[in-house]
Amino acid sequence: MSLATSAGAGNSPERLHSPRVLGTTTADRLKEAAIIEFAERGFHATTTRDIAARAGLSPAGVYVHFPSKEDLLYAITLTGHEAALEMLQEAAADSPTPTDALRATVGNFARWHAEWFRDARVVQYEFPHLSHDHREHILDLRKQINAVVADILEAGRVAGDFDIEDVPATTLAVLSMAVDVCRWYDSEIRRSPESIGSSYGELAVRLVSRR
Amino acid sequence: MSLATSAGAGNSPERLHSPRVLGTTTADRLKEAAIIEFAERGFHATTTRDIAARAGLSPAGVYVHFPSKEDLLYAITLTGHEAALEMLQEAAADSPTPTDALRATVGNFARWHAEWFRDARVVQYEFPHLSHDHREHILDLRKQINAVVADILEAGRVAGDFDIEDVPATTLAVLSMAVDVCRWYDSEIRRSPESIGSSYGELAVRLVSRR
DNA sequence: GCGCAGACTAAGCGCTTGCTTAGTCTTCGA
DNA sequence: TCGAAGACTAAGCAAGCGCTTAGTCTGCGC
Repeated sequence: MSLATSAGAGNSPERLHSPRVLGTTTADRLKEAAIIEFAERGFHATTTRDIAARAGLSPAGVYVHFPSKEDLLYAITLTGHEAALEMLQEAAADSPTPTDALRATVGNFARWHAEWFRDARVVQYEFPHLSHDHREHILDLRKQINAVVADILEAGRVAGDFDIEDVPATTLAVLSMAVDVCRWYDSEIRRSPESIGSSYGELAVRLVSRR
Repeated sequence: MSLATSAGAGNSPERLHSPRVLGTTTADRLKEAAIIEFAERGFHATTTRDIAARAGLSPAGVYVHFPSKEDLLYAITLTGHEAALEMLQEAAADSPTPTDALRATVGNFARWHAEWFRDARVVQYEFPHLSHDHREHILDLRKQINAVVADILEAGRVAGDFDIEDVPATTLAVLSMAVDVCRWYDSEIRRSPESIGSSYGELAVRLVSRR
């Protein structure tokens, strides 16, 4: 499993691809505030006043940096999906065999959902609240994310390493396990994101390996 | 895999435990309207006017039958969790071996999430919006649901049929696959709920079987 | 037939929300 | 130092929201 060592500016070197810049600018502080609030309450139950207060601004301050509340959600979900996609592509590229690639991608994906569980909750569960065009763009990125794992499974099937009846369905099942981590994970959980990632990588390999 | 043959009143005999009465009373019509609206938009972005209109009532009509919008959500999530729990308990009780039990419970759970994907979305994703006491009660039911599957995995581990390092974590991973079905399933999907249930039951068994 | 209870409505209330406006303050570059 | 641009504020707007109130209508039981 590869650890991120070339992550973006401001990223803690032990954590996977940050889905946000750990912020010093006001816009970054606003994004972080919104992530916390959206993850806890959901997009619609979070007010711009909540976000502004958490970022230490007046309510109108949000509009200096983002044209609307929906644009703020879009900025968050876009950055998050791009970070996840990049991480998966790197993990896949760093792996010589389909089995290694599967272990690395699913393991990292699960770990990422734990490490950045608030960001991931917004990314996974709040994007349907975007306006139509924004949502379409996010759905494209999601298809790309899905395709990284599907391609690995197909390569393994063709190579005879994996025993899979239905690649798209298995892709979904495997991704589901990893995505769902952000739903149940929180700061009180006594398992480290690395440990979760490691076991999910093994579970994924076990699920598809030829017996 | 057992099909429901003793489901509640008004239930289609081909579908698993209905999480709602298919309604003729106004209260049932309101619950159904709310399920559709909440599943599509989420609790907070759904107005009582939306629900009332879909049920063919005036906005104040909601309050004749439910004391608040939150009570309506509680009624839906309570019935849904109880139906899911009952279905899992029956599937587990009908199975002679841990392997059969696992295949039946996970398979039925996945199928149920597909068949009743709108109800399941409300049940799985909207309950955090409940008031504190209501939410605590729902969390109790969720623990019971979790325990049905965890007990099967533990029985299989002890019997030597399953090779599992961490029963709670594996329970979560297995349930995650099934729960996530309601996120991606919709009426346009060209796989039947039965087929989804069948393959998820097999995937779960494959994930834990001793090799 | 009559009266009562329950289902339901139209109208409205008080509050909240996303956002705008008109200003002030701060920072940067010439 | 000065002026301009950008960051930010206090105040407010229009619309919408969950819910209440005072009535009407309908069905049921005596």
